[in-house]
Amino acid sequence: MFSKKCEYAIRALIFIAKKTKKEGVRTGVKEIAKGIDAPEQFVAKILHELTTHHLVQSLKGPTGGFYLDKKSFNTSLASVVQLIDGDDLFTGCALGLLNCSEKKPCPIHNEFKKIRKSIYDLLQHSRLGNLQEQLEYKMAYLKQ
Amino acid sequence: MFSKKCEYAIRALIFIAKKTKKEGVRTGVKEIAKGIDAPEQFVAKILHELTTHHLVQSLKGPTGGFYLDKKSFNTSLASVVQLIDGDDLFTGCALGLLNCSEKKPCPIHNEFKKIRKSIYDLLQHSRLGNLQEQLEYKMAYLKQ
DNA sequence: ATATAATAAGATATACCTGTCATAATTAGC
DNA sequence: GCTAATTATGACAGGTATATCTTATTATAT
Repeated sequence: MFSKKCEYAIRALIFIAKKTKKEGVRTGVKEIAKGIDAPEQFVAKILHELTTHHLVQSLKGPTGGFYLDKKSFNTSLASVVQLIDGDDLFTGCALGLLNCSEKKPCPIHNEFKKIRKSIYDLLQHSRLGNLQEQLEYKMAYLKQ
Repeated sequence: MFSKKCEYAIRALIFIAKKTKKEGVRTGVKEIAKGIDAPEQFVAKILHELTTHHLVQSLKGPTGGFYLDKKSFNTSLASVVQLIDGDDLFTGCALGLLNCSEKKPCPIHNEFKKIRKSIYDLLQHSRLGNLQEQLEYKMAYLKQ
């Protein structure tokens, strides 16, 4: 459904959300990569991209690292997916037709419209600040 | 959502379904590729794979080509997706966790369970013989 | 100011997906 | 049997996603 890059991005952000909220500290790439069981350098690249687009905040130097400001806690997964994977998942045709539309629908156009909408709604309502809570109370995990 | 390969497979099968049912003839790779606007050689490869797994029938030589037997008309899109892309779409974790489960769920496990189920149900109920009808009555299209 | 810890960034490697090319095998019709 | 048409098959090429390596840059603590 999502690219690896996007999966790592989401897991990293939720991890950072937990660290920021629960421990009030900034967390580095090494700790994040370990915490979500993902390749360190790749995560670094992704975090950099997220930082550039202000989905996460960073500070260099000793005691530096990544954290979330108040606004970022409210970031929806939809924003993350849209940034990393584009909005093909929300708008693209299931059968890959470029101009699939109401007027010229593919054979499963109408059915998939509903599914795409439910995916979008779910991602739109999932916000980092809320997802983090599940981690805090050990109701969910980011690695095995 | 699906790989290109899978998109082409589905479009090709629906195209063949229409040809077989409406015109009662076998149709060749060239005609299929043109009819669904996809690369010819790639489609040939895919059709061969589908033939091997009996999702479509083929005959070599002049007047040969691809067609569907009675059983194949009942093939569901779920079978096609499962064959080409595997069942990761139906069972895999949205965040890429290998052992995401009821006991150790990822933060969006429960929500995505519903979406995966609705995708599976849709694909399970979509059968080549039915989808073909939409094409016949110009209610749907396979290319632009 | 200096050392240190961390991010920033570009180059490079690897694997898989997508697509092409060339050739073989099979079948129908004459 | 011969020819033409068609699928079957394997080798290969290109691109994109994934991942790593190396070096530069920045900011903090002392």
